[in-house]
Amino acid sequence: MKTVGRKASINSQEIISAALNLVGPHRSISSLSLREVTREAGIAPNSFYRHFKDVEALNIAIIELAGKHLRTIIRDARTLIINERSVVRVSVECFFSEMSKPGSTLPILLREGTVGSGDFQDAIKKQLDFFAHELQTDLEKANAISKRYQTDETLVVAKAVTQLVFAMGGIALNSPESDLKKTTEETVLMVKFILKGASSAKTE
Amino acid sequence: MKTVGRKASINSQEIISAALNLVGPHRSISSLSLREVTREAGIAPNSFYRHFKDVEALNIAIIELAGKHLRTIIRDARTLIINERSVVRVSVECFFSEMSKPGSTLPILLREGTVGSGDFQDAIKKQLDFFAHELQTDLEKANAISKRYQTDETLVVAKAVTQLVFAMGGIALNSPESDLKKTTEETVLMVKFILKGASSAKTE
DNA sequence: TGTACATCAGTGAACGCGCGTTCACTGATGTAC
DNA sequence: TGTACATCAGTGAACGCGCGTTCACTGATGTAC
Repeated sequence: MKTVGRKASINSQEIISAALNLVGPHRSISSLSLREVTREAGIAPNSFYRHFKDVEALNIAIIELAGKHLRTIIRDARTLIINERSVVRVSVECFFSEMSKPGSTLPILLREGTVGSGDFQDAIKKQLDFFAHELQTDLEKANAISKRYQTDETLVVAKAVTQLVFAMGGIALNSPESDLKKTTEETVLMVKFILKGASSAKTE
Repeated sequence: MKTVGRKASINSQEIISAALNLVGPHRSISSLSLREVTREAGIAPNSFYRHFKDVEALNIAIIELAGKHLRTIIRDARTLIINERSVVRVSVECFFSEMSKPGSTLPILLREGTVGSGDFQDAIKKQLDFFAHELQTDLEKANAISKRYQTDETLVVAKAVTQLVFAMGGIALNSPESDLKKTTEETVLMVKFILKGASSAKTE
């Protein structure tokens, strides 16, 4: 695997970092221009094409990075959970606190779902579906221990929780940080309602 | 109220209509350019300024129009409800079918929440809050008849339902129309879970 | 009724700007001999 | 080791484009007398 030719002075990872520097509360990735990104990265505009096919490709790479981030959070949350009483509380708090850390890529997933087109939207949808699927797995494990939910309903429950947590996360991002705690509590309550409602519905 | 000077050949309402013609599944209002809108409206770009201060002002006017639309839907749904068994089903179905009609302004509220900045986001938030507040009122009326929810929880319940319905609505908009029925059913179920969960939690 | 006038919606032309993309280049690097 | 060469990341300059905004204008309309 020897390289030939001039050594790369910048790689696509660094371009991604530059793009991430630019997104913020009121700036979505899909609104970044190629020239802005290259300016931030310290390269000439046309150098961009050495690393990505076009801006769309960069956006999708970023979404997938955020997806990876999401996966590690879920994994961490799960290891935390095994020793805890309230699964919901721990998970939601973990999600919200991780999301609020400066430099977190999670906000991107929460904010960009409705913009952009085609491949980009698909990439986001994929990440949400992954989250919901993981949740469904957890619910079914719980179900195996003590039957709580109708088997054909676990996916709907998982989807509901996913949508709600992401929506509330989006709200928290647009609110002053002082509301974070309150929004977290509300979300915990909401998720508990859903789980409670789904499990009590079964016994009817 | 006599007018003086040249008669207007176009009014701001027609400019709004032109803008609405341009938004679609993959086009958000906030991404419309002034020149696109005036082209669609059949006027010169600079004529725009006779009617709106700037593009932001147009966007906000559109959001408020969509808000009005939302209000009439809620009113209609309520009159339907009084004779119906399943409040949740009727409301959700009403919302989803209204949203799917061609030319509906509701999709705008579902799609634009996370983009744009400042005044624009505030305008959207206002509409969502209105929806949640209406819902809370309904819940409290129900509570007055038969005590189901903790009084301090009705707002959280209303918010949860609002976020969920809007999120699922957004999903339905990005899905093929053949999934509409399925998504509607899922949403009905989700909302029932929340209400059930909230009311059973009270009895604990 | 006729005429001079004020109002003001709409316009044509122009501005400077940032954009995405292309082209032929340069020059650092590793390879072959 | 030295030299000629192929590779290829990064570049400077230029392109044509659509954008928001401005300016001085035009000409239809209603008003005053």
